[in-house]
Amino acid sequence: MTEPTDMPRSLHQRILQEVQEKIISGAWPPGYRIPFETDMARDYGCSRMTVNKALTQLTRAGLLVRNRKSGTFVKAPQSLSAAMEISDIRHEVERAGKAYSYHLLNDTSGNVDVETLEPLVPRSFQHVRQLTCLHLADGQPFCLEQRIINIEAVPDVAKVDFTTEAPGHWLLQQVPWNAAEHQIFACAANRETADMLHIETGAACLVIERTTRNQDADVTWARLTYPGDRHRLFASFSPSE
Amino acid sequence: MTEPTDMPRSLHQRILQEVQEKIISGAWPPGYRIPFETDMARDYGCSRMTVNKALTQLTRAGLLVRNRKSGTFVKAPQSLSAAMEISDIRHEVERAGKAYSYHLLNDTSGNVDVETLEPLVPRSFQHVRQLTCLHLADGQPFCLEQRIINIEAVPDVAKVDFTTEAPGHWLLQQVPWNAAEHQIFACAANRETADMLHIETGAACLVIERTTRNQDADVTWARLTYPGDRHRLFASFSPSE
DNA sequence: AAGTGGTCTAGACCACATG
DNA sequence: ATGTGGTCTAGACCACTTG
Repeated sequence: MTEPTDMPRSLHQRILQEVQEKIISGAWPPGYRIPFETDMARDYGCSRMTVNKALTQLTRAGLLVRNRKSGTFVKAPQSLSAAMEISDIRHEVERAGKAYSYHLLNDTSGNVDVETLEPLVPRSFQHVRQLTCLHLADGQPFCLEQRIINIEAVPDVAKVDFTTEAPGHWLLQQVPWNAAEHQIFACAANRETADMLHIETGAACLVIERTTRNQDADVTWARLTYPGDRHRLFASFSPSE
Repeated sequence: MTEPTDMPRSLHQRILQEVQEKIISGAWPPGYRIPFETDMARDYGCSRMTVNKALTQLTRAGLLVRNRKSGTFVKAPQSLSAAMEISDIRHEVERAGKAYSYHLLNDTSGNVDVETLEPLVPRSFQHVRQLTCLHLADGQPFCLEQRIINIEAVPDVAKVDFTTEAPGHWLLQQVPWNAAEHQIFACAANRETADMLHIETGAACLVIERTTRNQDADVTWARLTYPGDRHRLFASFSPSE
C-alpha cells in the first residue's frame, strides 16, 4: 500500500513527497484546503520552517496555491506550462481571437483489437472509448482529434456526453495526471484526413501524439492533426523561473 | 547601470536576482566558483539560511551546481530541459545511436537586406553571418539548418571556422542566453530543400524556427528542417519536479 | 582534519486577507 | 481583530569531499 517509491533522507523532502502523493492520488482534490503549517509542524514533530520549505517548493511547482489568512489549497492542474497549453484546444483557438466550435464525428466503445491499434497507443488499453472530433476556428477546420480513453482508468468516462464538450477538455478537468509524453512530427495528409480538414490529399500536416499517464495507469492517447500551413506551435524557454 | 528590473521585496529574492544577473550577464561564467554562503551572508549582513534559500533555488533552476567542501559553481547551460535538447543536433543524433556528420553548404557575411529577410527573423539584425548546413545521421540527411547570427551581439563569431563545427554547437557553448522562442510547424518541401535533404519535392517536413535572445539583444535565428516522416520530436511534461 | 553545503530549530516580527 | 503564510535569525549538528 505505502510503496517505498524511494525513501527521502531529509524531513522536508519526506513532507513534500507525502503531500504530493496525496494530491496526485486525488485524496486531496483540487480546491482542498490542506492542513495549516502549524498543524503539520505539530504532526510531524518539527519546526514550522521545515514544513514551510516543503510547501513553498510545491507552490513553486504549481501544485498548491497559498493565501495569507485563508490557508493553502490544492491547485487545479489547469495551467502548467506554455508548452503544455496545447492540452486545451479551445484555449488555443480563443487565444488567437477566433470563435471556437466543435463537432463530434465518431464515438464508439468496446474492447481494443490490439492488432489494428496504432503502434504508439499504450498496450495496456483494453476496454476503451474511441472518439474522433473536429475543432473549428471561425468555422474553418482547425484540428482533427483522434482520441482513445482507457475506461478502466476513468470509469466515469463511459457515461459522459461528448457531443457538446470535447473529451480533452473534460479529461483535463476531471482526471489527475502524472506525466504526459508528446511526439511531434510532420506527415502528408491521407485521403480521409484531408477530407475532414478540407485540405488537399498529401498536404503537410503537423501531428502531435500524446500519451497521458496516471500514477496507476495510462489514461488516454490522443492524436492531434493540424493543417501544417495554418498552424504553428509556440514554445518559450528560459534558463530559470 | 544598476537597473531597477524590478525591486524584489524580500532579501533572499534580491540575492537570487543579483546572482542570476551575474550569471546571465557572463560576469560569473560557467565553472566559476561563487562566494561561499558564509561570505555572502557576511556581505549581505544576513544569516546563512537566507543566502542558502536563494542559492538552493538557483540550484534547482539549474544555474548552479553545489558540492560540499569544494563550493558552489556556475553550471554550464548545457542540459536545460528535454524539450530544449533540440538545441544540439549532434546530441540528438548520437542519442539515437547513429553516427553524426556535418557539412557546411554555404557561408556568407555582410549586411542584412531587410526586404529579402524571412518575416520572422528579428528586425534588429544588421551585420550578420548567414550559414546553411546539413546534419547527417549514418550518412543520411537528417536536418537542414539555416542560421543567421547577429555579429553585433557575438563579435567573436566573425572569425570562427564552421567547416567542422556546427554553429549551433559553438553558440551553445559560447554565448550566454536568456530566452529562446520556438515555432514548430509542418510544411511541404520546396525544390531546393528537397534536393538538399534527398526527399521528394512537396514531401512533408517538420520545421522548427527559433530565435535566441540575450538580455541585450537577439543573438541568433535558426530554421531547422527535418524530413517529416523520418523524425519525431519528443517532449515530456510532468506537473512537478 | 578542515571546511563546505544540507538540514533543522525555536523562536520572532510583519503583511495581508478575512476565519 | 485574528490568524494565516512570508520572512528572517543565530545558532546547531551532520554529511560529504578533498581545499
